[in-house]
Amino acid sequence: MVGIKDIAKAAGVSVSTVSNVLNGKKNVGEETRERILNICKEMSYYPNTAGKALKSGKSNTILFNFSDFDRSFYLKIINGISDYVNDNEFDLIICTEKSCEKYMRSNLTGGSIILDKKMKDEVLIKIASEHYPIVVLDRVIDNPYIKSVVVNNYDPMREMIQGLVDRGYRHFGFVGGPEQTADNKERYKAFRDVLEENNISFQQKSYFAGDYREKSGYTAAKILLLSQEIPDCLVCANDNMAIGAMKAFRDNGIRVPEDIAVTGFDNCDLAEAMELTTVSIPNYERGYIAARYLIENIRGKRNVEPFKISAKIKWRGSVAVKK
Amino acid sequence: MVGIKDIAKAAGVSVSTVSNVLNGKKNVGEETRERILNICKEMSYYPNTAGKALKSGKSNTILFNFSDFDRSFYLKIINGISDYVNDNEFDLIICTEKSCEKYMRSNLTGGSIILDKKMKDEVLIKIASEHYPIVVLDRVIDNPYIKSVVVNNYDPMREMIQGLVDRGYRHFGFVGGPEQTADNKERYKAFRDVLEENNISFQQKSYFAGDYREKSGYTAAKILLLSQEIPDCLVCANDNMAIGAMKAFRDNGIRVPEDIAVTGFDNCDLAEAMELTTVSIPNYERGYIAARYLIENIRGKRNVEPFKISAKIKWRGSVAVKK
DNA sequence: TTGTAAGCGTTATCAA
DNA sequence: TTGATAACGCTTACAA
Repeated sequence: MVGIKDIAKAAGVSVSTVSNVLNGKKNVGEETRERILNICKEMSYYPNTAGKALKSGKSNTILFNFSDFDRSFYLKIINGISDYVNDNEFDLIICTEKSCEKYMRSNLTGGSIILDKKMKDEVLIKIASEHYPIVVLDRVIDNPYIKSVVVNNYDPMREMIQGLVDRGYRHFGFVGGPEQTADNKERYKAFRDVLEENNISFQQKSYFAGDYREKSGYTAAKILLLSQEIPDCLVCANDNMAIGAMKAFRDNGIRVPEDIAVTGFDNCDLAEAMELTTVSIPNYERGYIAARYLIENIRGKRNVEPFKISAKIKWRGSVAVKK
Repeated sequence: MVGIKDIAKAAGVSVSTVSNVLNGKKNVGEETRERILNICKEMSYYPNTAGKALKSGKSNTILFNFSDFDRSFYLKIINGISDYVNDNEFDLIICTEKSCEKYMRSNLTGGSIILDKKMKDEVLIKIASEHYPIVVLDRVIDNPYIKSVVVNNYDPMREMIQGLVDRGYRHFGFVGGPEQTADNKERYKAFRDVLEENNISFQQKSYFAGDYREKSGYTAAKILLLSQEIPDCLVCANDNMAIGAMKAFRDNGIRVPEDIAVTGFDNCDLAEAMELTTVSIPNYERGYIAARYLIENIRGKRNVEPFKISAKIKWRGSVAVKK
């Protein structure tokens, strides 16, 4: 591996001069600088990240953490992060929960964007309290080094449920996500609030606990079909489960929306193709904004007010106007 | 940041003893080992990756590189890589082309899996020749440190085209991907070969150059619709473009497959929902296998024979039997 | 079984 | 404008 020493030797100067050139210090003669840069190119020199990180304790790399490979919209979040990071001369590395803490704790990264729920609040708070900037997605943590970027789930969910009521739906089923997650709670609360405001009753037996995966939606729908009377609308806490439910209905000869309407949340790629009514989350923007706040925080512009992103309803064929 | 020194001080031993414990060396007393491990936990010590990499020159981290955020099946490749890597006590980091060379050249990573075509062959060969193990996906590079894992495009494409001919199709259009990529070349060659074998003529005006993105398929189909006579089957070099084409047809009142059949390649999530006939690539397995070869190569079991993965045809509603 | 000390590639301080 | 040198956190001979 060619290092700074090799360059120094080839150029007939000291390592510190090479280092100064590479870091854009102005205390180097023009002629020397040129010569050194040329030699670096010729010998295809790349600064060793490990040595750099070790000595300087700083890093222009940020870390993004996620672990769920089923949700293709995560790629859009990454896309947004990547674009902002590139525009700001930072590097981006991505890792799963398994190695996340390791990379946060070594000084290879200057900050992290955390999506995976498996990274526990307490761990993040501990790391953040050592002045390590963190942005968390989809949850709120109260700490002077942690910024939260969350989607406003409540308002669009309210609006969608009210829209369903306005279209004549009265008997609802609900397929929930992992119960402890903040977004699932918000979505469910909005659902219950609107029903209550409209004096529509909801029984616990119409609630199905899922895990945000397609399979759990499929299962929920199958169970639903076993009951005496099926609701006229099945509200799902995300798209994957809604799609699973739609497949179960299709496999059992139940028509959507004639026999039962279905709604989701996320607006994933499949939602459009399957004509699923859902709430569209601006994922690219989410990633972009998260990266922006993180890099601003790394640069010392402390800002940890939770940021709420708004989402929009997409009315599609999986819901009709009930006669 | 708590380092090995702090642990040593707290335990009343030397740093080397701590290091030996952390690296599982057996030259440490049982009592000492226990005590040190406890202190590490209490003080939530994490070894500094930079220091470690710098000194040892080795790394149990591998790098995966990709840059195209439109293709959601990439997540499945990552999933396969991630699973194999976790099972083998390695770490995985992912980065885009922008910072890829940097992470390959510092000794933070022990090897790389390269997907992005923007990483040039010459660059990879140069890095590999410094004994850095590399696995490339979707291309073949002849170098003793580079393993190629490629999909067999030719055979299933042949089979699919022959299947179309057998179903009565005679007038074909073709939407190609980026012309220099090996997989596009193979797919197109299989297409032409089968037509020739069946004495079916193909004119250059029926070839449309795309870029594997949905939009280019949409555009190709729009252009196609301007011509005098449209073919009875449009073969696309990947699913995204096929889906774009299907949308263009739908938007213009052209029925699939009654007016024109469409085929793709990849079997992405949307393909199933849209009833697109396509070739299914086992992406999870691709990632898993790539990771396996990479880690074996890192461990010294040199093996650089190109590996071909086979793919299967999925006949779906976008193709009918022509009367 | 444990400790001492050198050195990995880099940056930063200070002297020349 | 340049160079010598210490230090970052860790591993590894080798000495005790």
